[in-house]
Amino acid sequence: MSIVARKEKQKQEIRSLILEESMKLFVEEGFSKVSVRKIAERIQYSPTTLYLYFKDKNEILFHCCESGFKKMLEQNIALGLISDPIERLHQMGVNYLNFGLENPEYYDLMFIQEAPMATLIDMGAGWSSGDQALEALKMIVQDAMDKGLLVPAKVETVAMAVWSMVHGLVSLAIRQRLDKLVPAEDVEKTMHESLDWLLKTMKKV
Amino acid sequence: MSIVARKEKQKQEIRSLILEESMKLFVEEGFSKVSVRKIAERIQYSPTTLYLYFKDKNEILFHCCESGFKKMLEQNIALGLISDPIERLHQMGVNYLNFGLENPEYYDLMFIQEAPMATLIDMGAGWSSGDQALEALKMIVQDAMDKGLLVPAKVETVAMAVWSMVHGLVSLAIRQRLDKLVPAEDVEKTMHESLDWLLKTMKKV
DNA sequence: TTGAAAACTTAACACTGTTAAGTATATTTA
DNA sequence: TAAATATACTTAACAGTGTTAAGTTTTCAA
Repeated sequence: MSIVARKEKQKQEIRSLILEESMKLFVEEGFSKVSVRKIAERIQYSPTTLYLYFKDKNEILFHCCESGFKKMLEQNIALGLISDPIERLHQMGVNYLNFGLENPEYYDLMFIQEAPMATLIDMGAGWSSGDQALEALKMIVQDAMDKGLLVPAKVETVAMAVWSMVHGLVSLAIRQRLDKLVPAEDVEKTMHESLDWLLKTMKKV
Repeated sequence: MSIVARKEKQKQEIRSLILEESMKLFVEEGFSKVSVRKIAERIQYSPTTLYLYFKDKNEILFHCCESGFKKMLEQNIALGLISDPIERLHQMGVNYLNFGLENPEYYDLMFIQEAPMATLIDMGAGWSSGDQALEALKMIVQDAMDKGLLVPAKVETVAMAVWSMVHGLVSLAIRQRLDKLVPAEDVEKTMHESLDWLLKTMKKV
């Protein structure tokens, strides 16, 4: 039994190797310039070997995406320490902006690219880590409302609004659309100002 | 002179033909599934002929993008009739959401895809129609502040926040991320609720 | 030691964007 | 009007893509 377990472990190691090197390449060369052959060369296997471990390229993307969520989650650990819900929501937003700006390739996979989500859908699988983050968001909003810090409204509506704004900020920034609104060097600063503005505005007076 | 003019006109007609059929294909089959060869087949020319009219595929995308802005602009013509700035901003948002949901392939090119913007940048060209729309947005926000309908803040900050939210809503919806927050059949409704919420919230009491 | 199962590779298919070279078709010049 | 030139377009090819079927090597159990 231990022998079959060892083999299974070896298989998992190769799987991880593929994912690690794939993600490194995505970050280094940009998502669209990475081919199956390039990944294969990196790990010193034939290109077709990847297909023994993953159904297709999209499935590789999908799993890289999952590791992106782990990365993001780590950033949010310290969040629990903040007791004021509005303050917590604010910091969550700041983390979101920072994550997106510091890891544009991860962000691309997680929230912009079509492929990983398509895989997820026809795998019938869940968006485990993504769902988790959204639940956290909803809970904070709910908490803030319960404590009378926000004007009462449907939780989903407010959560969607907040998420959409931070996603909008990051994705427009990544795709260089925000330089059309303010000079490139002011983009990051103004993004944070916009987030500040939202939270100040939504806070019940 | 008229003969050289006629030839010029013919050239422009072929250019337009390429753009029209390209966009039709993008809408029909989805942006990523359209190849230069497919476009060429549609217009009954050899694939290489397209390269006599456009530098590369990205330039075709870029010009399709421009026609998307025209389409969007048309939707906003009636906006001038609304005198209340907040109401006008609201309707502008509604138009934005509708445009995105009704023309996802156009939206993709205009605001999500990397390629058209990259072309624009290394052409040194401007984002003419895009800039125009952003100017309109800034002016409305400025107007609302001047009339005391909004809490004073930097115009760019508020404009960025508003644009980011509507873009976030549309792009998350197009990429099927919003079904993770509410059931698919409620997405469109909740998007509008989020927009309503933002405008109600930002309106000075 | 043999036979089967697992892990991996080679070769190929049908695509992709793009370019260099060649061919008709018009237009201009002698 | 005939030859030379410029314009418009095509053929063939390159180097790349994701992916699959078939073949090979390695590993392990009987």
